Amino acid sequence: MISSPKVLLVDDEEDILEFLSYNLLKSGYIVYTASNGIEALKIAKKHVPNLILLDVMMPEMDGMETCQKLKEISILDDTYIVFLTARSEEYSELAGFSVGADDYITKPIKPKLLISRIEAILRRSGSRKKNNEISIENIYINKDTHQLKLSDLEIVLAKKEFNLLYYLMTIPGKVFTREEIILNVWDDAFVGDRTIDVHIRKIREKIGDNYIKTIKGVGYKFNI
Amino acid sequence: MISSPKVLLVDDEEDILEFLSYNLLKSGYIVYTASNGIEALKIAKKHVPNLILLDVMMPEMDGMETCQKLKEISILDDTYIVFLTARSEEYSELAGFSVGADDYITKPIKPKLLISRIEAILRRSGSRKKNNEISIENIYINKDTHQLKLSDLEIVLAKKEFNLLYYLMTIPGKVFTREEIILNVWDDAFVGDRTIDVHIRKIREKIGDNYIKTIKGVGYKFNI
DNA sequence: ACGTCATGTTAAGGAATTGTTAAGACTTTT
DNA sequence: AAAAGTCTTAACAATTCCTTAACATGACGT
Repeated sequence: MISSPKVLLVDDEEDILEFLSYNLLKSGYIVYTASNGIEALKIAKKHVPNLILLDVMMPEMDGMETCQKLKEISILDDTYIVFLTARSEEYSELAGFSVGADDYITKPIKPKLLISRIEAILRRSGSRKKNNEISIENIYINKDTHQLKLSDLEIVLAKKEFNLLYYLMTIPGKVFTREEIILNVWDDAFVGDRTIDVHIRKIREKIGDNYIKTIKGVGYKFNI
Repeated sequence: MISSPKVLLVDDEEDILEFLSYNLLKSGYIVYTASNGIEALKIAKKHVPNLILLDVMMPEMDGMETCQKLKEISILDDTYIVFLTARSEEYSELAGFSVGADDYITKPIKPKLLISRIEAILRRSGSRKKNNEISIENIYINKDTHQLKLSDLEIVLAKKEFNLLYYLMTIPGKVFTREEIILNVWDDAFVGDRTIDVHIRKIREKIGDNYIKTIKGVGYKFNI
């Protein structure tokens, strides 16, 4: 079954947020709004929208910077990011930065056009294969079913343990700093470094010491 | 959204262009070719390839000059530039100019090796974000995975050792003074000169004496 | 060949990082 | 409400790493 697509609007102008919210809600979307980049990151991490409409021009953290940070959050791999630009001339600059937006919509925005555009994008994304499972060698992890298997042995991890292991496995071999881990596995909270170590230890206790490697002074990585 | 990677080949020898084109096309890449630097710049600006394979020896504007100009084009920030050099001895000249190539491949080119090398680079750069990896001859270093490999042998370096070696390898052949090294490898601390020597020695102990050369009275360089 | 100066080498103490354990607060299940 | 499980932290242990001093070696100029 298909639930209503979730859309996150990010713009510093209240008028535009209201205007777009109204039109999107009318079309049956679930709408979240944020008026700056930091807020956007929080909401995106919490609700994992299908689409993020991102204004380029914003105070403090602008659209491009926000986009880059969004791209680093692995749970948003299947989220489309669309830029709202004030004028078509800005295309060139924008594109130049190649921050990884999936589409661009220019202001002034015509409601009908916007909706049809969004529908097109979401249709596309619907056909995109979601990949919430990773298997490397004899280890298999699936975020949808919350399963972890070593060969045929099923292993039960607590939620944080699971999310941490899954995160490390999203880029096997890459060293993740504790900072990165906290940012991506913990939604908001600030936890001490030792907390991560303890979780790592618990995972190792359950799956063995061979999978997660410590790089002293840097962080942890999933071993390949 | 994930389209075939684009590769720009730059070489004045028609044979090589054809040979490489054929192999890359077969592997599913979009291939552009240029037979000189000026042409290369035009095509690069227009198509923004993911990878540029650049012959060092070319009439008029050579590979290094072309590379420098390419580096100045901001839309190509995420484009990998790989040098094709006729012989390994030419490394030294090349490096001296510190033009900032991302990789080097030496002729004579073994077809399979080249293709797999290219594929590896493109696969890794697929996320748009440039990888922090350098490979020269049989030595491969990767800052993301914190890996160092000699041929297929993985070698473990401590953090400072790793960062120091990586730094020297960023511009192969260039002599780095101790001052430069301290400034770039040590974030803040003031350490004595002998400290660097000790780290160098430890690296040499692990990878052999042939890679790092001492230039007395000046500093150290990554040997090529 | 000799002295000088820069670098190589070694070992050791201290610094820094991570591992480990247990306990308490908090949540969820029964 | 009790029980079981989870998360976080503090405290300490274990380990690795960094830096330094002291001395050895080697290169270079005269």
